[in-house]
Amino acid sequence: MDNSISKIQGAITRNSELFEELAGLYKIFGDASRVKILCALTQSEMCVSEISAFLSISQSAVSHQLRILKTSNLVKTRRDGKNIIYSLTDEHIKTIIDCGMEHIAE
Amino acid sequence: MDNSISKIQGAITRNSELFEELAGLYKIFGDASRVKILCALTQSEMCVSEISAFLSISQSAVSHQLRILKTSNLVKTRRDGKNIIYSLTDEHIKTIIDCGMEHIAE
DNA sequence: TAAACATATGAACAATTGCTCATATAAGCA
DNA sequence: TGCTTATATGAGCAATTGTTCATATGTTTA
Repeated sequence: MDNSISKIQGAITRNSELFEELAGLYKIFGDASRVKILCALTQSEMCVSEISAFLSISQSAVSHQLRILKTSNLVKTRRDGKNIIYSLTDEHIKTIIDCGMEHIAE
Repeated sequence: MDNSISKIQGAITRNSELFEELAGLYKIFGDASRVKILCALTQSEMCVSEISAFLSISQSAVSHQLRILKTSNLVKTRRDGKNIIYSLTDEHIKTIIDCGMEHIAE
């Protein structure tokens, strides 16, 4: 194993946490319900019941997934009367989805 | 729900398979061992025992993960004597990793 | 304030996952 | 040909996951 590879190994070994974090991020995108929710939110902010109707996923399931997305800081909320409006925190999320879409489209 | 949103809903509903596929792709990146392997392979092709030593993951675990990566068409193989050399099928894979890295780095 | 609506959450459960261990397959070499 | 090295694979198992069901919390409105 040559010197440049040793360096990479060092980087990977030392940054094991980084890879856990990276894997953790992708794990979130690795569920069809969640990725649908995220994709829907790239188009427009929505409240829970809208998302639920929109994607034909039960309200409870949507709520559970939204909690995961919020904990991971991929979505943010604001209240509007009875409704909680969800939106993406970040333009980056759309980029990640597009990135995967491009791979699939090949 | 306005007309443009209806269109998106149509797209999401009709392309449910597409989202399954997209989620399926991200699921593969959603494991630290696999993403480490992929990241290592962005730098250089490697045989199984190299990957195993490199990442301190057992030979068996590496083999199992490589099978998943190969089935998903993210890596390809060639034989070199006793060794099977693994490499990425596609430049895209690096892009996807980078994309996630950028998000984390924020 | 009571009823209705919107959302969140805990428990339970089936399904999936990623590992280890043991072993099979396959190539190189003495 | 037998021994060693390299890789693959099946069984088994503990851990994680995503859903449903029931219910709690919080907001609006009659």
